[in-house]
Amino acid sequence: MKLMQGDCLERMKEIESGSVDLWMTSPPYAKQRDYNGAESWEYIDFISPIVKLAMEKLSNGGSLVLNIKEHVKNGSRDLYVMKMIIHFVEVLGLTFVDEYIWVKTNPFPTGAKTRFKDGYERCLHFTNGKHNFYPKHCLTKTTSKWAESEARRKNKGKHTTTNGSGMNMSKRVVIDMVRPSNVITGTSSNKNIGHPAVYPEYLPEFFIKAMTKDGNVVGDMFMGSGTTGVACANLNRDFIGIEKDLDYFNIALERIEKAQKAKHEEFFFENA
Amino acid sequence: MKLMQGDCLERMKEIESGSVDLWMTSPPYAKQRDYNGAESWEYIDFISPIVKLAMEKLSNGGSLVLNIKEHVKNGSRDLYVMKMIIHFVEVLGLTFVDEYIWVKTNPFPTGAKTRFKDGYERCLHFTNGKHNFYPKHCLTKTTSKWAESEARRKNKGKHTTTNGSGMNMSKRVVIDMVRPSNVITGTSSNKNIGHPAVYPEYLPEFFIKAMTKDGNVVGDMFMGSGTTGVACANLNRDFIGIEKDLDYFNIALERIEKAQKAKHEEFFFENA
DNA sequence: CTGCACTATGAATCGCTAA
DNA sequence: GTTAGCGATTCATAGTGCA
Repeated sequence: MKLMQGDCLERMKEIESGSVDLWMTSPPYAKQRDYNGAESWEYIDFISPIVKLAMEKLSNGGSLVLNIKEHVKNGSRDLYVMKMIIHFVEVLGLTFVDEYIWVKTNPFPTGAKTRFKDGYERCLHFTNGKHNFYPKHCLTKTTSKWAESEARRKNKGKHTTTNGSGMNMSKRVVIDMVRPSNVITGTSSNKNIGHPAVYPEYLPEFFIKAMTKDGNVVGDMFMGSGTTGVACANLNRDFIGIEKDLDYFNIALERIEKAQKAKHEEFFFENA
Repeated sequence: MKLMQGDCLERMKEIESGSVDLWMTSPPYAKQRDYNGAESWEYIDFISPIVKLAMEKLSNGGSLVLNIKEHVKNGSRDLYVMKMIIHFVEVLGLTFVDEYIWVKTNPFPTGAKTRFKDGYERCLHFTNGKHNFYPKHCLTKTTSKWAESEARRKNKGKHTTTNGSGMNMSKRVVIDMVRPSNVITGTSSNKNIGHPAVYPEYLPEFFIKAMTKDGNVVGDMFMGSGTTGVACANLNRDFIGIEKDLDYFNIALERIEKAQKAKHEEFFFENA
């Protein structure tokens, strides 16, 4: 664990090239409320050098995941996030692996007369060309009754199902733990921990599990209140966090230390 | 109801300007399957004149909703959908109201070694500047116990909740039906009705309810097997459908007539 | 220890009015 | 014109306290 206070563009230079296995961060969105954000028309100029440098620090097979969502301006969703993605691919030469959707079960209510509540945010996954991927770290229990009933049929030697496209499914391995999709669902954080833009722990946890293994190094150059670091402590990953604001830095330090201590206590308890 | 067989760019010319209240369609995706598919780099050239003409046929307050999802090419999500959105806004001058996410509860499993299942598609909402919007057509039952306890508090004159941004919630009408978000969840269609790209009926129904009222005109210039028309029959909206392929056209004709007949029978039954 | 009451709050959006 | 400020509208969830 290494926490650095200061401007991320400066402090990232101190990180050894090829040493970070995953950058997992939620950069400041363009001009939201009154905290630290570039205007949307200058956002690419703000974020590009940071992402460029981050990609240089990535290990072979490393990934960058950005949690972001554009706001509404004059009745229209802003286009700066899409422009940023195109810029990363066509100018910086990154590979845009996928866009994951974080669906919030408790979006902020709105009385807007022209639109519904905004119920999701984007998680954008970039690499330098290829990436380590561990889907088995992320298996979830199936919600379908198919696997369940099929398992029963198989026990009776009646495993002969074909699917709707006429494919023979008889050789398919029946499991109740299946690979998740690129949609992650859960509650939005509503805890006040001194930072206006926290994401819930399960969000970085999902990507850390999918893209790294035990002992790997995860970085967050916009650490904020340190949620990515807390997730790393829980998952036994090493963490490098950078935060400019001293108040947020101290909050992050405290939260991550607490999570590490809890993890150690759990370790000693389990091995007592 | 008006079904036209032929090229949409030609047949759309016959439609009276300002007469369509909602275009709801799922255009052929770039380089998907092998029907009518433009390469992604020429997709904007293919779709732009169609969208431009469609916007001219729109009534004052009308909307255009496109259901689309980009594919993976060389390990990277294609950028043509984002480029298309930017083109529509910055070249055609459309208003990009919002991107709705259709989350599939049963995404097609994948054996891809570098990614998870693709569990969602986009629904892109464009207008000529402003649009009719009827959120009350779309209210859903609340999943929380909040409304219940809040109603009790209100009876005691203690309805004093404020929200996190310091806004006064005390005048809020407490109801158990609430506004949905821009995330629509449901199963992917698995009915094989002779067309490779069907969307489930609840998808057009959601947008038809949100953006039109009884008796309004809904159009679909890529009618396919006619799901939009079926939704219109169910919801008492007038429908204009265009389809090039004669086989699909006939399937659509049959499905829509059947839906209309069922609706009429329901009508006569209810009024017997 | 469970249940209910009550409080706090999260990256919100729109329209009007005043400067 | 243009922007800045303020009011109106709108849920779901977690935490605390008390019976």
